Amino acid sequence: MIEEEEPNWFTRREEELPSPQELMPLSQCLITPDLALAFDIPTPNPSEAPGLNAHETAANRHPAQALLGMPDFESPNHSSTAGEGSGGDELARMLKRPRLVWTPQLHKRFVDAVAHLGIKNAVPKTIMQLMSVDGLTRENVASHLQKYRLYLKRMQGLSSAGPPCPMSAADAATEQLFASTPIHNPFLARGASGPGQESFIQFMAPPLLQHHQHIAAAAALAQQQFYHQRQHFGSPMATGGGYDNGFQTRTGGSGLGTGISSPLAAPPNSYGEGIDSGSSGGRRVLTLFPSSSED
DNA sequence: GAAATAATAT
DNA sequence: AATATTATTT
Repeated sequence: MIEEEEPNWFTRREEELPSPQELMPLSQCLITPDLALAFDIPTPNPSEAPGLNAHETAANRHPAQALLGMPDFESPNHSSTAGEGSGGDELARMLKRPRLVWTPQLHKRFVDAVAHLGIKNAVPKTIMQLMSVDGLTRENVASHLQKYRLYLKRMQGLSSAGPPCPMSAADAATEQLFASTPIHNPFLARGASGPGQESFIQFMAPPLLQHHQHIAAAAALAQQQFYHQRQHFGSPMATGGGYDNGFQTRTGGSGLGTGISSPLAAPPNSYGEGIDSGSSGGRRVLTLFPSSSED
């Protein structure tokens, strides 16, 4: 009886991966309403069944890129006098993909992926593939992974360290996201190889599992009282009735995707566009708040 | 050359 | 502080 069977890793992956239900409802709308409207591309209208199949082919990875071929916009001569300063900026911002906001749910997917992949295979590209979040780039994951690793390191160092808990503001903030993350049984993924993959996360597992979201919730509440927290964790469906979807699993369809098609309900406002400071610092951020995600 | 990681910039 | 972007390494 060998429990160490080593089938194709993806076969095993499917077993260990979060249940289909977890994966299915995930959807991510990467295209902001402004962007869509600005370029007159079919936007996921709330009242209209989302033609997800329609634009998820070309314009999902990088909306702006698809639009670059648009012959319609050019010669941005808005204000002849020193207009390039302002007008160009606006367009420039649109061409730039908005900053990705790592919501707890998105982060959970990230952690799940890392956990299932194991340290060895937990590299940006692989993680990204496993997460299967449409629009998520390797750079996005790499950046997040970097921070995540730093977080883990800090945890390890502080675990053994005797002194009190000189937690800096930075740590406190990152913990909001990382420590509160619904980590289950983090790192026991096996790579394709034998030994040499253990250790590392094993250390941080116990302490993290203990904390969980209790403190996180409490802390979040506490902070809300004192500061106005910008991250809207709350459920967006508090008032109306309908609930939004979560993310959208990438439909690469090149075989690896196993054909997970989840043309679920429409994404009315699965994105949140946050404009900061109104005029000067109009930063478009992509905020995805899933709803039907387990916690 | 692509991808990963480290370093730096916004 | 949180991500992005660039630089360096693999």
